[in-house]
Amino acid sequence: MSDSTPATIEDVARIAEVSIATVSRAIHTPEKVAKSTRLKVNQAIAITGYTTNAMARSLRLGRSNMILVVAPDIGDPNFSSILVGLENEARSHGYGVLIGHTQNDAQRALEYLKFLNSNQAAGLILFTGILPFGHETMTARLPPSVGIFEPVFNGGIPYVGVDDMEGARKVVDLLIAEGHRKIAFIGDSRTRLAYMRRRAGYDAGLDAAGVPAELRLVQEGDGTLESGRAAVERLFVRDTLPTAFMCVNDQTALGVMIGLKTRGYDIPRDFSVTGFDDVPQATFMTPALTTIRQPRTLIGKHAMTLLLELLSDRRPAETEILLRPDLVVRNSVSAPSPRWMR
Amino acid sequence: MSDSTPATIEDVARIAEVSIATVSRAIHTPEKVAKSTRLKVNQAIAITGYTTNAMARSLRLGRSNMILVVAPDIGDPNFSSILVGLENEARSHGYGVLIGHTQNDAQRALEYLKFLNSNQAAGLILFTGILPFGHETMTARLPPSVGIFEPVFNGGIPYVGVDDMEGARKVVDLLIAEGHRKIAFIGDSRTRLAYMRRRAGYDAGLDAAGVPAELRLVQEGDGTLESGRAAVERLFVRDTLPTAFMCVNDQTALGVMIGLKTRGYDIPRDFSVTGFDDVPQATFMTPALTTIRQPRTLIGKHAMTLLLELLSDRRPAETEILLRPDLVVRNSVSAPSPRWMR
DNA sequence: AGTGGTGATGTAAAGGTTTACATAGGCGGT
DNA sequence: ACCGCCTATGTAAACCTTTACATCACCACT
Repeated sequence: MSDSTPATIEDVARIAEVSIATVSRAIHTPEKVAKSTRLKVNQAIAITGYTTNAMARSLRLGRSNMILVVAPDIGDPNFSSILVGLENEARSHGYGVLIGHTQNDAQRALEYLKFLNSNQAAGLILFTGILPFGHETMTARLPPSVGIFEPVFNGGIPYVGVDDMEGARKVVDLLIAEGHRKIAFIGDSRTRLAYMRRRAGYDAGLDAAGVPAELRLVQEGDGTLESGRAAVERLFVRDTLPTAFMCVNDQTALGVMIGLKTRGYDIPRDFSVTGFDDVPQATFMTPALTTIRQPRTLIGKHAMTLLLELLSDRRPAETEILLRPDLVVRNSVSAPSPRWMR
Repeated sequence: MSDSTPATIEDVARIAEVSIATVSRAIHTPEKVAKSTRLKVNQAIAITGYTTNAMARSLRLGRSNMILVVAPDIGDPNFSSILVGLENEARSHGYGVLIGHTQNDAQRALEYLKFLNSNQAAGLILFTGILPFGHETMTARLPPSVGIFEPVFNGGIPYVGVDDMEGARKVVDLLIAEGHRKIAFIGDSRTRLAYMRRRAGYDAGLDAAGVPAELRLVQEGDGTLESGRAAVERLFVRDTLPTAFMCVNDQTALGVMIGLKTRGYDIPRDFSVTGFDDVPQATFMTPALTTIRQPRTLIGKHAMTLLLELLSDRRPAETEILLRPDLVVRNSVSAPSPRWMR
């Protein structure tokens, strides 16, 4: 009973008085075995506490029941809620989730590639276009994969993200509704997909509201707190102040808020500020930041679902799944201050 | 070359014109094979791009190269930095990290147990005494395990944590040095080990400073923001105000700060507040919270090191490893307000 | 020259599973 | 009574490694 080594299929077969093949069938294709036999097998399994040896199974089947999740930085607080979605979905389909992070280090990425080659993972989840792998050469050797947030290898791999443009649009519409017209957009790098899309939402919203191009102020940076702060400085120097700062992400928004506060302004009385992403800290900023929530757990869930479908090639992979982001209204937006009205 | 199926050891053997046994030896015990042969084998490996099939290896060896990490909630922002430490250490020893979370759900815990039984994981990392597994019965079947933060199964399993008492002591000493005497301790549940230890540090610090028992105010709660707020209310009702609030964790501290602010007080002018843990949000609070930093990545690293030692039973396991926590001084502490001086 | 030892390599079994193929029994149709 | 078919089960190969044991060649020593 409390044997030291775990029970094998053979133990079960002996007790149920059938062959191991029948046991295997009773487990995986129960409809192919007689009801009475099935019963005996199930009893034997209960007695022995048998669990299929995953190693042997994977070896035989030629594929494992593990999904490798590779992110540049698993320490990123945004990562864990996505992981929750990934893990739940995987687990409920009998898959386990392996995690790895590259820290943008090619050496480490290579190690993971080796990992994949050694059959340890049936599928791959990739964060944000990373993987300095040798491009096309490698693509061929990659198992079924799904990207998160951004397409990987120029669309060679399907991905799950968020409709950035729609999110940005929601922010602009809110600001316009509050009465703002002169709205600055504080971005990060022009090369990032998220930047382009959010910027597109910004432009579309202003177009719809009939705001002329000369009232649009766009600043670029690198997405850090510091770059938000610097953007504020630049705008003050040029002395062409907007009444609202729409930022490409929450970090930048925090930088903008700090920049404005050190100049003695109050938010949202003097200026409105918005972010994007809804990082956990957004609630704790003063004032609490109005921003766009990324449905992170849901993104994880969808990405895993897509990957599992790919694995059982039940369908031609969609190349893009965009989820609807939500506006989270907190306290960093109000009507423009009369002080700036001409 | 760009074969569809990955190369096996047999392919390598054929090309190197040796037997598969020699190939295996050349890889794992190079000193047992002649230099010239080793060379041939290495070339063949390079040609084929061979990687050992981890499934087959694990099956043969009877143990996998995976470590299962089970936490109640992997969405917890504190989790990810520990994970970084765990993963780095594991990876550098050829192990992969599997993650799972129970959400305090017995059903899910059971699934993970099954997982372990099916030989998929060589070792186990457990967070905070969880696992509603059936106690002793299960302990026997558990692979080598290490706990994080708290002992598991009443010490049956070694663990890595932080010296809470020392951390608490650092906080008290700071407050005393600033001139505080009447310091409240806002705790969570009396049953938690962390509570007891931090409380012990509080008492030891006050003892050392010669602060009499009647100046010590202790409130209990459940560690949430709300309970911190409630504690403030209770102290105001009793009208026995301290000049400083030493909180058992950062969440509670935030609640205390909010409670004090809604009553119109300024921190740290009117009251000093301290936390414990240094959650990512601590920097963003207003004022930024003075707290104790948990060396999270280091905890992960140590836990994994310990587990790997257990796995290769190189040494009798220490049952407890306590790391030194650091005081992080920010802006929530100052000298006590003259206003409260009698 | 014979013995024993050493070092390098090969042979083959074992690890636990899945599944193609073989076997066997039962049943309905002629 | 025979044939063919279907269902239920068993046999054995294959998945890829690692490693105990066997083999063999060579060398040193007596």
